[in-house]
Amino acid sequence: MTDCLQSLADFQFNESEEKELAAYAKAIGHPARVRLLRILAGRVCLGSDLVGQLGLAQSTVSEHLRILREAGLVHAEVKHPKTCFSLRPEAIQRVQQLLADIDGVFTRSS
Amino acid sequence: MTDCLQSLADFQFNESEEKELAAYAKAIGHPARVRLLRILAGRVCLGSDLVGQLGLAQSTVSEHLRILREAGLVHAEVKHPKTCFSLRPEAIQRVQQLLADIDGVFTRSS
DNA sequence: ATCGTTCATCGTGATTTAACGATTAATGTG
DNA sequence: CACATTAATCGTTAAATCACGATGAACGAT
Repeated sequence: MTDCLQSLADFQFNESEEKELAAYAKAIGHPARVRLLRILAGRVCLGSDLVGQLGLAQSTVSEHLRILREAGLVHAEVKHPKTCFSLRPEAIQRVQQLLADIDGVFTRSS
Repeated sequence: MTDCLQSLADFQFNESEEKELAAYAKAIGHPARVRLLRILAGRVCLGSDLVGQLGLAQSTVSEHLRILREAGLVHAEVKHPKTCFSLRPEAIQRVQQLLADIDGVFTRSS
């Protein structure tokens, strides 16, 4: 039938993992949020000094942080009126693992 | 000033890398596109058998493939009237590297 | 030359996202 | 108590995304 196609019948898709990776990637998929992650990788905790580093309105940065938090990539510890943000490295590592499942075939054979 | 904040003055941001990772992640950030990547990880080449695997309209799948192609995650070789799609593992590896730059601090010290 | 297959593209709605200013809630300080 | 600070939330607008059907282009085969 198809000339360059290997057997497709045996493909097992894992819907929950697909959604998981997609959700992580979607949260990472904005330059401002990548910058937030990179800042938080070096420093353990932050207030809204983050606002100054992004050149965006406070409400916008807060929204980006909310997205990262809801995705599980960032942790927030509230100490009114301040909030300390930190990276959740387990989450990044989980993303790396999910990506490794994709290209594992290639990395192993090269 | 801030109680849980390490020095932020020395943070060096790399805008082009931030955009690069964000663009990759944005492309990956949809369950249908994750599934496409996972299918293409095992099989080298495909026609629109992919349509059957996703339960979406042909035009929708074509659109998802375009996004993956433009992000550099997938390669398409046209053999009229068919097109063979394949994963570009270098791209996935590049994403993994960019992620490693983020949590590298943690993985090294744990 | 006509038809069938395969895939990209177009046009269109519905939904989501991004960004902002303004407001509000919650605290510590004068 | 009044006030300043911090960060979340609200309301709004503009833009992007997702999905679809319909159409179009490019070929091979009849």
